[in-house]
Amino acid sequence: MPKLGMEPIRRKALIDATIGEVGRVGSLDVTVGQIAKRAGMSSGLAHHYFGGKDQIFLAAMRHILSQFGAQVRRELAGATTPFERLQAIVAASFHADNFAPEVISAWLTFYVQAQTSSGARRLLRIYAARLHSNLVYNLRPLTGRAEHVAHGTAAIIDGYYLRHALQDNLPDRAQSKALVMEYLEMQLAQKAAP
Amino acid sequence: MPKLGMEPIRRKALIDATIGEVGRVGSLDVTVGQIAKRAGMSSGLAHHYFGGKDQIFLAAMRHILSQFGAQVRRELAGATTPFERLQAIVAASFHADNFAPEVISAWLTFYVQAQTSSGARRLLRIYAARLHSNLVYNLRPLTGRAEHVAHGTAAIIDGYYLRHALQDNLPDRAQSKALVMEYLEMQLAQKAAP
Amino acid sequence: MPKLGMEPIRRKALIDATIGEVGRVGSLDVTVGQIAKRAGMSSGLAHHYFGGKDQIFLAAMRHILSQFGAQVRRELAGATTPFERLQAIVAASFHADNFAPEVISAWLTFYVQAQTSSGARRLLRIYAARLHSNLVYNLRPLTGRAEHVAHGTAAIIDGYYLRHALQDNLPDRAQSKALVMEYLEMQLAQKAAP
Amino acid sequence: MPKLGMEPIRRKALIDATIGEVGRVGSLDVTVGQIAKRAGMSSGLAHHYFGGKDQIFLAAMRHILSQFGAQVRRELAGATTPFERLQAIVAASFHADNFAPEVISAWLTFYVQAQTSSGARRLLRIYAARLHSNLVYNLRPLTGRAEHVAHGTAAIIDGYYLRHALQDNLPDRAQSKALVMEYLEMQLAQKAAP
DNA sequence: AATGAATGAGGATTCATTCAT
DNA sequence: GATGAATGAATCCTCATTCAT
Repeated sequence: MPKLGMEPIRRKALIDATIGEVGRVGSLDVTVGQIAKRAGMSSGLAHHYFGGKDQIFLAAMRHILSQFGAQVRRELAGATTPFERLQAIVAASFHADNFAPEVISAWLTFYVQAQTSSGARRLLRIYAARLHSNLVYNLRPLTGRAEHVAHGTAAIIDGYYLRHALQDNLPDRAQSKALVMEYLEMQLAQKAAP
Repeated sequence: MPKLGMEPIRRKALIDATIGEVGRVGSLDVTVGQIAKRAGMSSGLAHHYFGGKDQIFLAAMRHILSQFGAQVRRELAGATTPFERLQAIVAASFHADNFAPEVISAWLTFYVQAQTSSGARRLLRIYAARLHSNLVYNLRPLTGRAEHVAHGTAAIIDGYYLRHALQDNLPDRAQSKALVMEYLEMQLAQKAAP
Repeated sequence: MPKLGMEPIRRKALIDATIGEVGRVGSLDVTVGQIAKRAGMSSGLAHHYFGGKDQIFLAAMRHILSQFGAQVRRELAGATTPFERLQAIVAASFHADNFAPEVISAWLTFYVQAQTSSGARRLLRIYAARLHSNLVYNLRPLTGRAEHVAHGTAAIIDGYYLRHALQDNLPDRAQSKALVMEYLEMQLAQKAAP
Repeated sequence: MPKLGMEPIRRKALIDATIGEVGRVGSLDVTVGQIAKRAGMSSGLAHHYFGGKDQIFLAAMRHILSQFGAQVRRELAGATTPFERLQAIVAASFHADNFAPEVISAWLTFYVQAQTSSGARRLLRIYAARLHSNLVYNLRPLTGRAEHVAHGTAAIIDGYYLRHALQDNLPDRAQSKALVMEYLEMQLAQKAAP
């Protein structure tokens, strides 16, 4: 039952299925067959649209990162002051969507993949660079150590995210966000110091 | 030419080889054959000693974690005050041994494996719990929010570690350590605050 | 935008594309998709016109053989004596068109296919029979051993052709032709002998 | 049932099976599975010993060519004069072993493969060069046109071989050999001529 | 007439694991 | 204790062919 203009629909379905399967099994040990099946098509078609397993994974990663980017933009929409914008960035990082188990799994496995695949590494770099410049831009009016604080903030965000991915009895999402904000506020309070 | 008492030597060789290979390729996509070859023996022997691939990986992970534990103990040896002990714990986390590329790779991949393998998850929990209780024990004399600060410290340590694993132009090891200490000091300075 | 009367045009395009692709890759490992693409149409249409891959190949082979037949007829046109006609036949065999790299490749692969496909074998037989009878017909006035000499001539033609297909530093086309003619002349000189 | 020192036995079995299968189906469209099955082992083992399909084919080709070389040496053993040695070379080319249907098939398919695979091409070159120098060496005492006659002889040998591979009602092996010798003799008779 | 969506069988290759020696 | 021979399942990928539109 071939239809016309299926390409975007199929690609979307495959990306969703990839994230779903990676999340389900918790690793990249997912076969193209499994993904295609979950997406409701044959494995051949998956190859037809993406060319290969790696590219399917990359597309899924790209999707996750662009989702995150959209999240950030949405949160930023309502913010006006630099500090509100920093809050918005942190809020986006701890938005519920990023903590769906399959999304956590996907992030984590993509982190690992980044060590091997140059494509994955590139994507991750872009994400990191964007986050960094976003933070620096909004920290600059508030502190003379914008770069320094941005690094720390990014690290603590990643750290909490990682712990959420791996541990159980942890502060919840809201608390983690509060802990990051606490860090930010401590750093900004330093401003007045020496 | 089978020898007697080879078991510990063989096991050690296999564990080292596992870490080496995992680090080299940057993922768990390492075959028993590769590991055995690097360890200078046949793949059959690797199975003989460990029973299977998963157990080889677990043994390697256990080794890394115990290395880290030893590191912490060594650093703690010279410390007397609680704050010195906190410093020692952080110092151990950023010790050069943990930043050998293959060790970083191994940690990261084991993190991911923890999502799949209950054995790996258990090990990671033990490490996290030990770090946590170490931190809490030494924070308690210094702050009323020991649990809180311990969580934050652990997160920021992990966060920096992760960033070292994935990015290039980053503050170096010493700087990262300083950034964690800065966090600790800020938190302890809060103590006096309301 | 389907057009009327496209059939012959499409078929021609597919046949040319087949010869082109077979020549390019140097084997029958050519996909219908590649052929169709080179012919500027979808793979579905290729099937529509020919029914299947084998038939596309057969059509291409038939084309090559008929090209060769036309070549022979053209050369024969100007010839009047039996010997001139023999010369014409040899000349056709070594005509530049047959030595285009893709044509050589195609011939060779079709030879191989003849072992498997009865259709291909049939075509090859027809070609061989026609060449043979052409030679015999013109040898008869010149020698009592027409059959014998025809076999030898055909063999030496094929032999040179094969060597052109596979080797590099060889006598060129013109020289090869001369060598065949030399053979013919030696044979005809024998006529007078005992 | 693993045994020791199986390697040469397995390799031999695989080479024989390869020639057998290629001969049976008349093309290189033979799967590693088929070959391995005919050789009485799993497909995995075939890869273990040869590394890949291409190398299996190359090994088979190398075997055929070395068989042919041995044939030539055997025939040459009893020959003393240059002419006898020429006879021996031709005899080897038309030896029954080379005309086993699967050997013919294998030769032909390897000819085609030579267009694609550099390894195959190299082997074929070596064979051709050796035949050529053998012929030239023995022609030199008998004619001033040794190179010339060697080329013609090689071509006519190949031509007859090719025709045997593809046609049915043909002079038989012995007759083909006689036809080649006839060519040689005619050429050598020229010697005296102008 | 023409497209390209879709399938699914088939094939090369890899690898953990077992086991005779 | 040690080897490496052997298996076979699993996986990615390709492609001829079909068919709705």
